Amino acid sequence: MKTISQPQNDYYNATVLLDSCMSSLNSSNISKQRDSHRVFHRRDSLFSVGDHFEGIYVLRSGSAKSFITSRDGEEHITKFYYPGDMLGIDGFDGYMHTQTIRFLETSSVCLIKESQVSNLMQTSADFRKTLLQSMSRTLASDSAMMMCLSSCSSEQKVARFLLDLSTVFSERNLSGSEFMLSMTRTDIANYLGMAIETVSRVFASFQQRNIISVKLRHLSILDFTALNNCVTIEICSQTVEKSSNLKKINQAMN
Amino acid sequence: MKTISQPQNDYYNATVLLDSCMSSLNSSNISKQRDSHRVFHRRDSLFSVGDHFEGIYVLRSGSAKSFITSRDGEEHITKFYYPGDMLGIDGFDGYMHTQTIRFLETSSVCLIKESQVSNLMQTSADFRKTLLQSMSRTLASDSAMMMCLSSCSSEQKVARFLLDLSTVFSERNLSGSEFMLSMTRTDIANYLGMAIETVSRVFASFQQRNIISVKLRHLSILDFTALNNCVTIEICSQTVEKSSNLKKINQAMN
DNA sequence: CGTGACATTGACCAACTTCAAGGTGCGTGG
DNA sequence: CCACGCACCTTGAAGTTGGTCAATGTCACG
Repeated sequence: MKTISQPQNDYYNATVLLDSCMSSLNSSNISKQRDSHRVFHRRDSLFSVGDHFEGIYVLRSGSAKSFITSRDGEEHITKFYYPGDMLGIDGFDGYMHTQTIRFLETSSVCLIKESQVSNLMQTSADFRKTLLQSMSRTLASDSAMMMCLSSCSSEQKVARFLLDLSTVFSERNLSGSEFMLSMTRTDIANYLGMAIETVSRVFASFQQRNIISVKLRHLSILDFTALNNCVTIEICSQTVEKSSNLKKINQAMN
Repeated sequence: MKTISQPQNDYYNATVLLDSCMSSLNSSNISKQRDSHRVFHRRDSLFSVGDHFEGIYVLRSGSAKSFITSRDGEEHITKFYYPGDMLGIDGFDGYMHTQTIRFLETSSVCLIKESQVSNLMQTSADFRKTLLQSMSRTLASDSAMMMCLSSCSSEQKVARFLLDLSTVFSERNLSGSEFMLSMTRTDIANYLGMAIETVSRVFASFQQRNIISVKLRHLSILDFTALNNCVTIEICSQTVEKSSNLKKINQAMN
């Protein structure tokens, strides 16, 4: 149980990104690299809105969330992070962070200092490519998220969320069908733009339909096909078919 | 009327970004610069999902929208663009575009070829800074948009949208209180994740309350304070105060 | 064993969508 | 220049989804 509960801890994901960073760092300055590793705990912040941009961080283990704060002090989670992800790329505008990064569990990060970033951008085509790629990819996933937020039903949102998580873990050579949710229901609800009760209800509904099995933070996906259908077609709530049939009947009668 | 109807046409916005691009381009290769200018018309696409990444475009005049396409063919508008904006920064991941850019009116763009982008990233600290800044800024505005989509009421969404547009035009030395909407109601609804009818109703409501004046594409903001209040506090629909009073009364009675 | 944080469940209601019908403005072709 | 058609926009009525409120349940930790 303990191994599953923190599957991403102490796991070092050798993504292209990290490889590139590391090899570049190794060749340029191997001693600095070690200094820049740091460990954080649940609820710790890596940086907060308005903090000066120190550089880019790569998440080595654990997980984190980023959120922005509205004028009236409300927080909104914009993304969850897993090992291999880059943290802090929001800081290039005015060398100030617009988001806060907070850890969801014990985690470690590796800092690539701003000066190093600058150097690498000049000297390493690989690094340049990797950084721009990472930012482009984030832009793309933001767009997908916006689409989801604005046009998906609650069930579709949750289904997408679970499938995305599954992909995250698969890509990191962990089980994509059984994993721990390192975030609370409140976090999920906030991220997906719905009420916490609705998250709970959708989980319950999926579970009842044998699509998932969920007990607090522990989640298993039992039926990927159903989840996928849920995202693409609108068969989530079975009422849809019924109601569209009803409409046809009504039309036929009038 | 005609001058107002296309305020951004033939207008060259000398933003930091464009300055930097242009000066760099001038110094490197002045002849290519002229070649790379191109004019498009309403409904033309600059590039589509899956197209090969040719480079970064700077919008010189006109306006455009970007949208992504979901698996089931539905489109979702992710952003509107105005003179000085960079187009195509979604293409660094795999040198392929994940979005389509389509013009809303006659517009012209200037291309910075991929090879030039690469060169400039190495040689020009200004360009590097400008590009990363632009991407970071886009990330920040995406986050704000997600927050808006997930937690704002319809009225708040429209209020934000209008205030954002107002800022866009002000920054370009155009009137921030009277401008043309170059997008259709359908586009607005799609962008804000609401039904076109709701957009219409909110416009009608704002107009009735003397907050805006809107006739088809022509829009005037009459009361910025009201719009701002709408975004921050929840005074949009006046029912809120009443209902919270009711709650207090109910609580007092029980 | 008690406390607090987190999660679930049910009942009710409001905001928003959907459906349907009609209005407005613009361009094109007669 | 008018009239037709089309695209776009508006408005009202009815129906749903999902939010809010309130109560209860469960787990972890001291």
